[in-house]
Amino acid sequence: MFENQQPIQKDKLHDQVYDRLCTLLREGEFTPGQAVPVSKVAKAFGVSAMPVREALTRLLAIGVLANVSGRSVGVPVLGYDELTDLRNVRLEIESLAVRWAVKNCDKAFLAEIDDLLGRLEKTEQSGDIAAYIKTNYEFHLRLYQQSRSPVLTEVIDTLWLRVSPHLYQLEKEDQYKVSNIHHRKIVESIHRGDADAASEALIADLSDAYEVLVRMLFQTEST
Amino acid sequence: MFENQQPIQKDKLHDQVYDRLCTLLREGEFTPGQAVPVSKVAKAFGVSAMPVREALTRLLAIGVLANVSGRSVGVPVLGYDELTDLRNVRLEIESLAVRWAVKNCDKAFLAEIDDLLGRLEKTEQSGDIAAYIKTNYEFHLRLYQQSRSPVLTEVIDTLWLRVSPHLYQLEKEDQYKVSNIHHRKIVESIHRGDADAASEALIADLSDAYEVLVRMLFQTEST
DNA sequence: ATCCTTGATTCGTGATGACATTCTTCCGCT
DNA sequence: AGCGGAAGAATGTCATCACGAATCAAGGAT
Repeated sequence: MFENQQPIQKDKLHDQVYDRLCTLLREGEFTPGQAVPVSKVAKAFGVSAMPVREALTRLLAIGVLANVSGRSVGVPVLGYDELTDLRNVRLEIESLAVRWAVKNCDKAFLAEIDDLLGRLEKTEQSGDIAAYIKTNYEFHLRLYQQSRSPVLTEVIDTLWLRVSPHLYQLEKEDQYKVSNIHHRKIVESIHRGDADAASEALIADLSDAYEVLVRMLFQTEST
Repeated sequence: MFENQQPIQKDKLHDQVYDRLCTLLREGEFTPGQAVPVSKVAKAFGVSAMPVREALTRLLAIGVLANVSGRSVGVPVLGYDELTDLRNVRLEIESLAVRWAVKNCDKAFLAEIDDLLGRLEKTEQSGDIAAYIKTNYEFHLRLYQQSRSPVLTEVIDTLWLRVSPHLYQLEKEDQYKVSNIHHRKIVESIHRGDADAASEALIADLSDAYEVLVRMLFQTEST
């Protein structure tokens, strides 16, 4: 007993700042291209500049933030090539995770994923976009965690953090309504143990969101 | 002209520290489990604690370093499960990158990869292990860069940084001699445009190294 | 009216210092 | 001799500050 206990990590200040920034990123509170100054965040969170600096450094390290203007960091503005690259990689890696998840499928997982799907459909009807975004993230994350690969899950999580600020702009569209069709297909495929169908449905889910996003971002520029 | 010019990034102090730490990691200068104190690095590099702290934070963020004892950070000691997880993910992601690279194959790439293979075989004969490790990294990196996916290349690069400190322990074995057989097979497959064969050879390359490493690390524990 | 220049402000980088926690060592107890 | 605790050293965390670079704004020149 107690051989494999990790030492308890106290929540350092910079960890809390990091988590809050991640939440804000997932909720689309950051406009791409807009600077995120240390002092503003520090003031808003009621902490000194130091832990904020550390949190921003971490987000910078995993590619979520980038230099946007000489000295300032912020969510980078993604061009068409970068968005497409992100999509291509996500398609491969996330569909891989789903295939692994189907292999590791068990009863507890099925129950949880059913519950999450139910909550997704509930939030869809209520029209609460923020809740839908949050639940959608939980749904996908739970899916990938079932791959039982911490490395893969972590990679995917950072990729999500990179696209979230941009994907959030889909809120004005009705993308989330068609998205649940794919979600249902994913869950059904998992119940049947059909890894190929599940990854197909996931790919359709990601691709649809990508299509809408690209159309929204670049339809005016091409004219 | 000059529309798409990125602002020139001066080499900040923490960037230089980060690069040097990465090099040291790839050269196996860090023993897993051993603490890497800020003050020691700062003194060794002749800088203050601040830039070192920032560099370590970045390495911590991408999972290369981890908490090893309450307060200290260092290269984490990897158990069998973690090594296997890393291998599984690397197998999938790196073979994917190679398949993409074959698709994007061009003359300049072929010339460069031929040159790198030649240098690999030269360093193999000279027995200069440090040079072999370095060239091996360049060979693989160049391979993955041809996937023309910055996201994928970056993911792979951090994965390499995570395993490098452990893989370096293979220096005492003669692993690098059989490794070049796989390298040659990879290059030949690329020349033929055979993506499947190339990824197969890459998988064999990674798997062999993994096998030797696992045997070395865990042969005594299982008795 | 537009562009350039210049001063003021903002902000990031790196340095230093105070404080709390952890690690280490050594001494005393059993 | 082995174990446990306490004092000292070492180290990470966070705050604050000095400095320089970048941004912004206002005023002057064309």
